[in-house]
Amino acid sequence: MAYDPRPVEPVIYKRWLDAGVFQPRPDGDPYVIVIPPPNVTDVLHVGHALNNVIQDVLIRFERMRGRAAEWLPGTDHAGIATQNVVEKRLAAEGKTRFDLGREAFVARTWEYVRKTGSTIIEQLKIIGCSCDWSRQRFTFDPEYVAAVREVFVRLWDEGLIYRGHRVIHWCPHCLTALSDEEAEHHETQGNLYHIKYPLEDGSGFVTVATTRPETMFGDIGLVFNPKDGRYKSLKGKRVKIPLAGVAIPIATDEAVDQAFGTGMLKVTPAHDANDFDIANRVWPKEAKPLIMTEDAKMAGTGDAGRVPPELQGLDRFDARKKIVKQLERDGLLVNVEQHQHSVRRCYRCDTVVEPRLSDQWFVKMKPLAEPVLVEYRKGSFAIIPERWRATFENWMENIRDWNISRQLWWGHRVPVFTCANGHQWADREDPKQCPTCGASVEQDPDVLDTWFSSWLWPFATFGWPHDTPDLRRFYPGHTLVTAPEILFFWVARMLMSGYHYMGQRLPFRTVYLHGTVRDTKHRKMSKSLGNGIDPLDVVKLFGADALRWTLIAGSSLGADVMLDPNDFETTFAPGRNFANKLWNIAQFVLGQLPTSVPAIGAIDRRSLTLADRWILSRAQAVIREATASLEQFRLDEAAKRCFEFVWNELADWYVEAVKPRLDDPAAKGVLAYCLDLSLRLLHPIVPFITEELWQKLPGRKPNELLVTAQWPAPRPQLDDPRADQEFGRVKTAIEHIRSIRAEYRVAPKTRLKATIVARGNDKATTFDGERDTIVRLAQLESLALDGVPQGVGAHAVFGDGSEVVVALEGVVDLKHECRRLSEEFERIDKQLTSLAARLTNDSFVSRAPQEVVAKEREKEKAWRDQRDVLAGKLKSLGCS
RNA sequence: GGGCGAAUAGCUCAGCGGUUCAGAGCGCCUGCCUUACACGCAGGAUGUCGGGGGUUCGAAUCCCUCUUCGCCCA
Repeated sequence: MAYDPRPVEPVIYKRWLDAGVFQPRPDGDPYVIVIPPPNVTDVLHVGHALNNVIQDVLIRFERMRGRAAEWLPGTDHAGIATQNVVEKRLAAEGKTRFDLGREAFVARTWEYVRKTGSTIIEQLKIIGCSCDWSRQRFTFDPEYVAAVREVFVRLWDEGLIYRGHRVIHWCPHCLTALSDEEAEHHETQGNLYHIKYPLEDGSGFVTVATTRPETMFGDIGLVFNPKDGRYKSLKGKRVKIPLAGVAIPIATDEAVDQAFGTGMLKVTPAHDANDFDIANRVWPKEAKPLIMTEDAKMAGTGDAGRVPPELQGLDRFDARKKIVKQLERDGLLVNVEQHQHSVRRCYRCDTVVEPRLSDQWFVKMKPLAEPVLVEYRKGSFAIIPERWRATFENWMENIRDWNISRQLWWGHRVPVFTCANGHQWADREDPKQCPTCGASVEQDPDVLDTWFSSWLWPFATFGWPHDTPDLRRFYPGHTLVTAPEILFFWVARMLMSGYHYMGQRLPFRTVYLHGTVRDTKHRKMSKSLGNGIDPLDVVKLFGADALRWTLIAGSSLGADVMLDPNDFETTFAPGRNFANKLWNIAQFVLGQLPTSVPAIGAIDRRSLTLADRWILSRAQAVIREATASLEQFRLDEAAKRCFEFVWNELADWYVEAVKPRLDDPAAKGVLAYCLDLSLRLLHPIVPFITEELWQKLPGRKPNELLVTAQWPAPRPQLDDPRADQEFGRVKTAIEHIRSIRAEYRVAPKTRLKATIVARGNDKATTFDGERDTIVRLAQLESLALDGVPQGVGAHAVFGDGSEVVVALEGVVDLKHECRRLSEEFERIDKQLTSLAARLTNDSFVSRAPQEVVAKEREKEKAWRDQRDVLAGKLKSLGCS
């Protein structure tokens, strides 16, 4: 019967919740993960699923290892994203936020957040996340708001916050400034327009190349490189801005790249950050005209004198088209060149960002970044995979000041106050009047960048700035699991704030950057492309465990995960199939177990068969290997190793071998031990099915749960290399016989006689102990282990010369058998030749490590035996 | 323009100096309803490990270079 996860999973999750096992145990070393808080408006997508399942595996692993596991969940108020969502809903009612006014808009947003904010949290529960829900936080909780304000005031007092007048990234749709990180680069096929600027004295033209002709009304001059001989005579002359007629000077500046365009650069200081710098060097006193409105329309007032009336009010891109037409009409457009360049877009709404001169609050980042970089180089924390080192160091070394003000309404309000007499300060409280002069005060209208609150997440969530028990216990944390996209946005900044405010203690020891979920065309899954996978659909079809299995087993450290949104069956079958296998093997084992079975330590070793000793030895290996893989964050390796144990070792061989001995208490004990062990090892990855099955194991106490059960420890006394080896030979014998059966198309029900001739390292006793196993699994009538095989048969030769012969009177085709054996002979002979060549090569024997040479020698002996046996066979069969 | 990474079976990926190491899952082929499992069992086929050069006794594995693709930063 197939496993159906649907009735199982919700019941199990509720049981965990009721037992309160997701809260950290009161004793024990803490192990802390803080969740990357999803946006409060988010619904779970498969990227979240990957991120959170990885965290869940780690936290469940450490919980079972006895640590006080604290996985702190929560959500982020997500300034721009949330404001956009609410504005969109308002737009559906035909309203804008300005119709409501600030206060009502914020109230409306709160209402929305209260209603829908727990959506993603509930979804995390469905996929099995074992977060400590009792400590769930929101970046807009009152305590959190206070922490954000505290940090701002302290930075202000330390002189690390300043008002900057410069060109920033402006989103004309969101109507706010963005940080460098929030304005993402996109390679774009654009045009480079070559435009003639007429010289004021009528003596000709200067050609300037630009990608944004509409900015020319903001030009305050042209510059060329002083080394550029082409334009020497033009220095000091003036040109007129086309279509506007405003005269501007020509000067020189070192920063101009002679090779770009015509080598003559138009300087638009209010709409280009580079131009702003140049202007400050060349014409420091010149005004910097803004020629666009906040929503990126050509300005109609203010500096409008420069924008021709027919262009005023036009959107920047429409204006560009119209300007190009007009230039063409006037003979001022030299040519238009195709031009590949990088255009920045808003990371929340994808609108092309308009560089814009404005006043914003900035944080000086160098003093915060430098010590963290030092710590990184000392190894105080690690970023894995290690290849991110260069990227991280490069960003930290060249860190730029952080624009933290946003012209939004949904966010932490900037706590800067200005009085009527111009006194300005940052305040923890809302002051009624100026503390200096008593005048009335006004608060800065802007809010803070969302990341200015989330960068405090590892300690503000535990009560900072108060010295709380939680803060003392859970800071610093241990592992941060996130996507590389927010390495700079969030991770780097958390490291800085943690170091700065928590007494030079970094917030975590390991940053684990996982991959991105992509579709079969390697495109990132996204709503707009419609190539996403809803994890909840997967859960409905195959269960959370299957989803988790696919995500964990399918992604090696830091690598992207490819999933096919159009073929759930293929994509998630491995997880479903494995769950089913686990379920069925457990059904079988549980069916054999009485209410109590002997503990593994209580079984007399002498009552164990070779198969018993073999599986117990394999069990020790899987414990060690799975544990080591999890410790190294190789979750996929752990998953695959457990899979291999359960399916290929336990189910395929041990269970089959043990079937006739099911009334043997030792066998029951071994089965129970192996099943229990498998469930424990797999629990972090597939928690639901393992808990469900574990509950059915005999000897369970009423309130005992796998989620808090102990992680298995290896029992060295069960290691048995000899059993590994010997049972390996038994398996090989069975495989050889099965192979022969298939090759000669022997009907499955037909029972055959076989003989094994043990040679080399094998002893007949090896096979004798598992004689019944061989007979059953190879469908034999009888198995002889002594003497010489009789009659016509098919042959197979083991690696070191042992031999199995299957009697196939009347079936075996001598020619066929000769071909089989001589192919095998050729293969071995060829390998032996190259091996012999190596061993007679002086430089190999003298330079290669002794162990390697010794191993090769041994191999040579075994292969030689194997070859000789094959040669003898060929001879005796009369093959030519 | 600078940096990082990837290129291995039809697909998704492991392996990252020692040659029964060319692997796994899915897919494919041939048999099987063998009383836990057809979401299964048994047996198979499939790759000059992107091209070229080099280091080494030995290279899918290290170095250089080229090609293609992806990511980050300017």
